[in-house]
Amino acid sequence: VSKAEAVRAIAYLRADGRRLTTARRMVIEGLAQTDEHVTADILARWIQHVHPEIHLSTVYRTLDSLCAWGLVTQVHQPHGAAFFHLAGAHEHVVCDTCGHIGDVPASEFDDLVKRLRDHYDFDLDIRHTALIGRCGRHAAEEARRRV
Amino acid sequence: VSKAEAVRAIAYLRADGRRLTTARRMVIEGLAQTDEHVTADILARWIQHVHPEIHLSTVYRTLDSLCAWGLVTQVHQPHGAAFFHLAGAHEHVVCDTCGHIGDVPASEFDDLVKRLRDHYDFDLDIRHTALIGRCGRHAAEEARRRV
DNA sequence: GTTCTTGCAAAAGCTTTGCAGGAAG
DNA sequence: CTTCCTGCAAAGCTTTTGCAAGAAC
Repeated sequence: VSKAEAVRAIAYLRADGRRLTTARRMVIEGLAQTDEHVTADILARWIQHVHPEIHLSTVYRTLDSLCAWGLVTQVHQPHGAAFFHLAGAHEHVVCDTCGHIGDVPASEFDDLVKRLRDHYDFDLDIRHTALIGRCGRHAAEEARRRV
Repeated sequence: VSKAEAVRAIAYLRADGRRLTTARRMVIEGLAQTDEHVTADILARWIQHVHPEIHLSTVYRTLDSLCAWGLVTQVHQPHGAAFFHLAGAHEHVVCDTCGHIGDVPASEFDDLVKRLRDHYDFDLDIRHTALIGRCGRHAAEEARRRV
């Protein structure tokens, strides 16, 4: 993720007539810099290196707004905090054992989305939730797990 | 879900050499009776009609154990409490607007599971997370949502 | 100047944990 | 009688909210 995406996101903000505040600028820059999979807490800490006055609750509120405006995507995880990233075209798979987060292109889900829409009248928003499973390294352990 | 599934789950328990306690029996029966999509809290309340001494934390611990033993599936939701059901062969889709929970046969996900395994070295456990999106009734509102 | 945001503190919601007493086998 | 499970109380963690002060336009 590059600086360019931050610039683009900020441009969108202005184009939509939103106010550009320090918190919003920092959140966007933080998401652009800290390589993607960031929780609100980590993001707040990162921002506070430079702007100690920016509160965690402000970060939450800012992330909410940016999500509502389509600039940021929130990904919920079953265990622990949600993570956020600048809106893009990939989905997430999370290893339930080690927490490793992998990226999968959105196109892999096109079939599924279409089938759910056609047969189950459901409009799947796959980006909103991380998919859980086991990465290659831990898939084997799953078999032995029922102890 | 029928009484038969409860009997089967209890039999499994004994066969595995686990102890059959009141809490475990009630949790299994509760899941078999209360028609599927139950949170720990609701389950505890249901149980407490008959056994007021059974504590919510016991219900959580019991559900944890039953999940670990493969008898129960926990489904995490982005907003609000996880729900539980006796292990079965379908997945869940949840409307982000109205909370409606729909069931989708597991077979719909076979392709996806196979592709993730083959190309991304990831062993997807689709049952562990509810898929988020919009039901037919609310899909239209999604378009107008960016305000 | 008006409206939208923020900082702070407090609370909410769901879930987990420590410990000592108690039940299951 | 030994091991595992439970009740209770308390805390944990993430997230939300009310309100008055402050910033953006």
